[in-house]
Amino acid sequence: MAFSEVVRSPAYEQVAHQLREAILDGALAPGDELPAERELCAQFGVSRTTVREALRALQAQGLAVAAGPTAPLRVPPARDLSTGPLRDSLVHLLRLGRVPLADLVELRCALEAAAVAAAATRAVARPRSAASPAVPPTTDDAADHLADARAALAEMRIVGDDVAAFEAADVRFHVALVAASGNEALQLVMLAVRDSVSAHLRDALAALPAPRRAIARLTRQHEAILAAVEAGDARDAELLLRDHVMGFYRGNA
Amino acid sequence: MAFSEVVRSPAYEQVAHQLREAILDGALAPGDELPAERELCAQFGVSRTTVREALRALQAQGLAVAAGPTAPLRVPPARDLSTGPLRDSLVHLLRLGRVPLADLVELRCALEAAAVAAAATRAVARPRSAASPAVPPTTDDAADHLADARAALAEMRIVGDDVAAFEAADVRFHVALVAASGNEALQLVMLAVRDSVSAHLRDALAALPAPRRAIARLTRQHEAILAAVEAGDARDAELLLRDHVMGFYRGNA
DNA sequence: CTCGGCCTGCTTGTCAGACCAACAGGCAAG
DNA sequence: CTTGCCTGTTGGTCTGACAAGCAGGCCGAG
Repeated sequence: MAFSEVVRSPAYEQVAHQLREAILDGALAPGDELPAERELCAQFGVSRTTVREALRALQAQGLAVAAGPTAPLRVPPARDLSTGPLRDSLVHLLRLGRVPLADLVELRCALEAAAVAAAATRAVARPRSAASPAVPPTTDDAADHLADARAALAEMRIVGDDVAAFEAADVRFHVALVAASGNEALQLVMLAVRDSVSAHLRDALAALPAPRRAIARLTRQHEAILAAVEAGDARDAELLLRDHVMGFYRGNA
Repeated sequence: MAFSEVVRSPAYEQVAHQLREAILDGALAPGDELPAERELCAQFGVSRTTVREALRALQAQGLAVAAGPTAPLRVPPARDLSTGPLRDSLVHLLRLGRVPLADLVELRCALEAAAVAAAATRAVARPRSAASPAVPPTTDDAADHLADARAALAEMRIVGDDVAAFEAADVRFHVALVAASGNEALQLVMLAVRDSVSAHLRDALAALPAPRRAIARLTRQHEAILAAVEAGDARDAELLLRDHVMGFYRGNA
């Protein structure tokens, strides 16, 4: 016969587990405040030390954030999880040499390519949010995001050789593009991946020998991508985006 | 003039930060034991409470693991970082974001399509791990993973109408396929996404009216995909995989 | 000589109680 | 109405303590 290993989990872990499940199941919605520490002590029947250790674990995972010095912890919106802990995990893997930068770039490429393809399909399916009146007017309409992308593009044309300003506009452009896909999951994962490689991107941009020319070239590529998306040409948009991302990575790294 | 906001970080955060940096910089190598709690108290000049909260945070991020009930924490090997916290982060993100199933499926599709395309390219680039003798014989060679996929495929052919067995083989097949891409990042994200949809997949499989026929059809699709990958036909492999995943999703949901 | 048992000193896990600083809200004086 | 204070509550930190588990050495019985 086979014996199963005895498992002993510390109290703080059980407390953390219960709180985590409550948050993930929606019993504690984003924006909600967690009960005060002393309150949790009473509910779980443990000391404050234990509760605090559990809270630190939740905090490290990004499932609870400190609202202020004396305010109770709050449940963050899902978006903060991608720019917070998920990005951190990727950065840790990068720094420890577990995953090479090239793999992350390839991942980003795949994600964003899928996003622009979806955005293109969506853009042509209902050009001006008119097709389905049954759906309430969602705030994140594809048209809005494409307008955002256009605005970012306009910014790029006037930044001259200010690489910092260009990079800010570049971020806005890519984020808007992915948002236009309407796929929340894609967007969240993409944000994290992009964030984790952004440090390298920044260095590459700063080291450009001829910023003005490079910026002009990148801006033209952006224009082409956006045009393809707006025209509903998924295949073209995907290819252009792949060229754009991989070209930049190869040319500078 | 502009004043910058005063930033106050708690002691436990500073302790966690220093330890984190030490680990990421390699000052504490994987496998090493962290100093005992009381030792850290002395070095940082804080109380054990503070040190313990910092350690819980590190633990939650996967940068330290408990070796035993009374043993000091250890720095985990890098591979545990990938399978643990990154996956948790992704699962949390997707659960908390209330991402619709369709979005997840689309995401999985994009990831896996990129993976098989890369695997196909790689398979034809060095068919039998001969091209680059400079590289030490990596244990996770593409050929090994493709062999794994073939083994899983063989299993599928003999499961009959045992959907549970088929699903196990299906998981092995897809995991092996993505592993063959050689892109660790892709693999990690893909595993987490698959985890998030696996419950739905299981239900869909269990509810099949004619399991035997469906299993046969799915197995044939798998065969076609693997054949395309082995032939180095990236484009074909990608299209076949998209059909496979989306077809199953649409047909059952 | 070997082996089981015991004792000691370490570690983590947990607790209770206390203090401080910072914030929020009510309240009174101007 | 504004200003300033006072107080209750919260998180952040410390202290000291105890239990439980593990590793190592020591010792006596066989």
